[in-house]
Amino acid sequence: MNPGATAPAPPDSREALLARAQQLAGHTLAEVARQLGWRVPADTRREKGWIGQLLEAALGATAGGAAEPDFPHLGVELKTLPVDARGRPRESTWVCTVPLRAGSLDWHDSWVRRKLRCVLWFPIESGADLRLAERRLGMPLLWQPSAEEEALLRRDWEELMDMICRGGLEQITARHGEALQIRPKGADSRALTDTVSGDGEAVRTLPRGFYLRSSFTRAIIERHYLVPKETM
DNA sequence: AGCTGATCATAT
DNA sequence: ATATGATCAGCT
Repeated sequence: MNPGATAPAPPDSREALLARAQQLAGHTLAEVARQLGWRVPADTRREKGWIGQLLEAALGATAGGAAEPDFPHLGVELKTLPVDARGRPRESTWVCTVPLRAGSLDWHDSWVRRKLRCVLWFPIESGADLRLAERRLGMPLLWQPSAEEEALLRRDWEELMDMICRGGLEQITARHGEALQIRPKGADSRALTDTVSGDGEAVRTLPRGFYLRSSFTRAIIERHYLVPKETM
């Protein structure tokens, strides 16, 4: 991509990955981009995935496109987490596509569970008032769901998938689900995909995705980085 | 102000 | 069209 760029090799352990990520904490996006020989866009309006891709490159993730974790040999998924000045997530987090055509109803087979088995959360200052180049990386966190967290995710997933299997897809809105929600995920509202209606006919519908609510990711962050009561 | 539904880029 | 990476923008 750039002649002078230095793209690191993949880390050989989760510990090495976390250590490398921790070295990036506190740095601005401009600093990270310059090390890689990347230029920083003016904003993310038309390059929404730029920050995630920058960090993938900086951490030595397997480059683009594959339907597997960012670090396949480590089983680790990288997720950037836009946070406000208080360190609270500003957005929900994309997990994976909702299977609308087939698929097991067993949580243990689900893409959601597989995707979230081990996540490297990387908080980053965000907000329209912050120039992209000057945004700073926060302290990364290598997370695996606790029994309670997994039970919550499983409950939402089973409820939502049950509605879909009973032909209730069109009744599902982003208001369903305590931690995990379903929202449209496509190029735009005209993009369609195949599914099966409640009557069993083949029909077209919006592609959907699973997202983690920001309340859920906020709880993860706050559980691991305790902050003084008066700021909460 | 937070949330839901819509949208943007790139690679395969 | 589907996968990857997410954020935008209007409504409540």
